Amino acid sequence: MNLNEDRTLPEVTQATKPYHHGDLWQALVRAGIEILRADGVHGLTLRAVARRAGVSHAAPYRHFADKEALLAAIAEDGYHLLASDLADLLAMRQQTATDLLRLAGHRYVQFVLANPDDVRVMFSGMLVDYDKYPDLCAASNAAFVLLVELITRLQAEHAAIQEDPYRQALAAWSMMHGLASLLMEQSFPPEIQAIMDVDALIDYCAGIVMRGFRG
Amino acid sequence: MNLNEDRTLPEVTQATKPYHHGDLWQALVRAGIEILRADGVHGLTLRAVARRAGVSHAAPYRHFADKEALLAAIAEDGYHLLASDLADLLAMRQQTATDLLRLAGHRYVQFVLANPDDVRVMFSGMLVDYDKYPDLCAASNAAFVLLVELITRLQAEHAAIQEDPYRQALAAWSMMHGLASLLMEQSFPPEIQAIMDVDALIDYCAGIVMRGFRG
DNA sequence: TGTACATCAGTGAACGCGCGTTCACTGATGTAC
DNA sequence: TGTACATCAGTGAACGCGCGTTCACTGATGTAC
Repeated sequence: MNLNEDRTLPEVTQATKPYHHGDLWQALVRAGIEILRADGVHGLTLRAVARRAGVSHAAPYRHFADKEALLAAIAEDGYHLLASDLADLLAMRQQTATDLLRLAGHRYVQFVLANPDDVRVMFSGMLVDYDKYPDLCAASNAAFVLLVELITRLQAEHAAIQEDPYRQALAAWSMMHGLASLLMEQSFPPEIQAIMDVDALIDYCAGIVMRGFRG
Repeated sequence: MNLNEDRTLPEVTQATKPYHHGDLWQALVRAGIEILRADGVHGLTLRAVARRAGVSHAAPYRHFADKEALLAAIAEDGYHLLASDLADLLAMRQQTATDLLRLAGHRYVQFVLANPDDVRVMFSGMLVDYDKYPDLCAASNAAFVLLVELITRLQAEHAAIQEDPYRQALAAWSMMHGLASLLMEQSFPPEIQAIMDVDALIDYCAGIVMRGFRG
């Protein structure tokens, strides 16, 4: 599965629509993601999600305790995407870990820039209280574990000094997350952002991190 | 002025309260910041701000076009704080630029952790559309310029290679912003976050950036 | 195989909510003469 | 110095809004006998 894969569902026409949906849970999550990408966080209301899934606005309550629970499911989906993307990278055995880490950075930042509102749902403590959703934490951790594995491989290739790989993972993630966030929210001065080559900047930051790992 | 300075105003009692406020603009911004710190973004409604400033809920419209304009003013205040804090650092001439940059990192992250909702207002594109508030952009840029000056000094001390200081500033900010954001939203795996020494982690990340700057 | 019944998914009307915002107003202030 | 008037800050009642959520319901499904 790829971070930029298109996963829209075929719309259910009025004629084919049965009383029982079959997999409304999934459909609601998908509908939520689609609304997020089309209209952003502000457009993401439970009623809009139900509408898009072709179901009454009370139906989601059969599957989610409240709106936050749906947001949590959407965020969880985002982490699964990140994780499976990282897993794909790790499966590319012919590449050096250095190249893979750089590539992971590019994909991460580009995912954030392409789907800013997914990321807001995932990373904004305003919207979802992680403590209430252990599955969400697990999904997040699963992605992190893969990053740690990548770092471990970097160490095995002697491209990073042998030290706590978790710490290195935190630093690498911080760098790319900060870069992605500041780009996404256009926090950099506009005249700089205007002339900036995003890919070159990602490479530059990845380079700094990797030089830092070499001790 | 310090990043952690207490700036609460003395409350205006009913007896002393005149019909005209004097400086309601400022009072509303202060009230907004106080609410932000006490109740978070969710508690920050125009009506609550007016209430706290001791004024009718329609009064703010004499000074702000709408709620977003107040948020923009609050965000702007945040950047002024960051900028004056950086300016203080730059005035400490007896310290090396290396130490100053490390110190700036610590202060930045600690400000974010101490005032998460200030930061959400400043950096969440969900809340304020920067394009509509040139003063806000200017305040943000002013802080960034000071960071660039710090980087330039780092180069002068040969602690960083001579290259585009803006790029280095973007990278340094990204690292610290990412670290601060992920810590603030508790995005790191809980069992790691639990045993983590935040200050040591900030030092570690600052070290990586600075090693990266040395080429 | 057929019937009775429990179970559960989805419906649609209804509610309450506090919010942002508007509006006609009133009170205070300052300035021109 | 005193008066008339324009200006502007703050008031309080009112509105509309779409939202999240609840509830009594109905339709479909599967299982026990």
